[in-house]
Amino acid sequence: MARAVSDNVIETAENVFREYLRDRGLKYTEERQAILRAVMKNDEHFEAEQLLLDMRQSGHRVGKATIYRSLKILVACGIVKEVHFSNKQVHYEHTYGQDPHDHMVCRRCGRIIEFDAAEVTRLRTLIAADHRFHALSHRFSIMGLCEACVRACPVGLRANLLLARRGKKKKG
Amino acid sequence: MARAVSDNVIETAENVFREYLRDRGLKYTEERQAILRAVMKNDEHFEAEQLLLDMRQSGHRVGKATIYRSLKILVACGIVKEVHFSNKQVHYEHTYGQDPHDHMVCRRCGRIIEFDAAEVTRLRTLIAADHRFHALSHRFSIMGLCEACVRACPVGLRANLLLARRGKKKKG
DNA sequence: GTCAATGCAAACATTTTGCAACTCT
DNA sequence: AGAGTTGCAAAATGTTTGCATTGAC
Repeated sequence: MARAVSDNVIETAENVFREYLRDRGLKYTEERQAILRAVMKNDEHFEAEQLLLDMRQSGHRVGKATIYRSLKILVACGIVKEVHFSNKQVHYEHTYGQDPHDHMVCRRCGRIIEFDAAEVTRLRTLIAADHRFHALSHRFSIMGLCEACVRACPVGLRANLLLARRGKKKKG
Repeated sequence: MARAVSDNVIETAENVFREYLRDRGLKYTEERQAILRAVMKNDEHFEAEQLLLDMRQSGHRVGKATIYRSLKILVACGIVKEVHFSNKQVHYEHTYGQDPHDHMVCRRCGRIIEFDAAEVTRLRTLIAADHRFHALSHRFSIMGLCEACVRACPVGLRANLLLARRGKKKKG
């Protein structure tokens, strides 16, 4: 996962962000600064809701809408990246000064493992060229079982991980 | 995109589906059959809502919930695959008897281009092995500009495609 | 002072669920 | 007959938007 970074790096990111905003006539508000800092200190993949709770817990008064609006800007200016693990909410991670990576997701325990994206990026360029496509970015995740879960999970049972669970009924 | 397939293939898919259901004590209802057929005849990526409308237009009386419930089963039994282009709804495509492929998405015109997934699959296995991960599947999409849009889109403007659009205001 | 940003609540869009009626097997 | 299935409407999510107020420059 993205690593929490030194104050030094945070400061640089703040400068990038401030400039990005200034260049567009947008304002460097306290909220935006606080959100950027919270994001940079986060060493995990997070979701908007979680970020909101974390910030409130540490004493910031921010609205949910501001979180969403600010994340969008941070994504646009390249400090934050969206990652798509689940089919539900978008997850985010800060990427400022971090090596490009993609993720493996364990279907059983949900563990996330990062790996270097260099090979994938190389491959994407080749594929794109073959199709006269101009690649700008990619999304890549590998789904499967992490080492621990392979051990814990007898071969015969693994297939079930691929199957939809039937809805469990519950009565009032 | 997935291709509409011959009646022959549809029939085989129906058999697979029927068996899948029988094996689990589930029922092969008219609705499920109709949905399977509609899906197999679809040569595009589609969303749940669209499938619902299409089916109703061609005279089937199905509920939205049934569409969602059935798609889930079809995904589980491997006839249908979820694809994730947008950040909103899930898209689906039938994969029965089709070659594994992934997608390139043009950021400008939304065009979807498919490409063979073999290389990606090979790479994913290597990467997984490096991390003692047991890969079962992957999600891969390349984002960028298709040939036509590269031409239509002067270099200087391309960067803007990466930026968030500011919200346009509209009044009553 | 001006224009953008904020928080809130309401609006939205997509997907899921509870339930009574119904239908495969 | 009985367990699973359906459609509907309501609920649940996750995200966006309208608006009056506040705040940065």
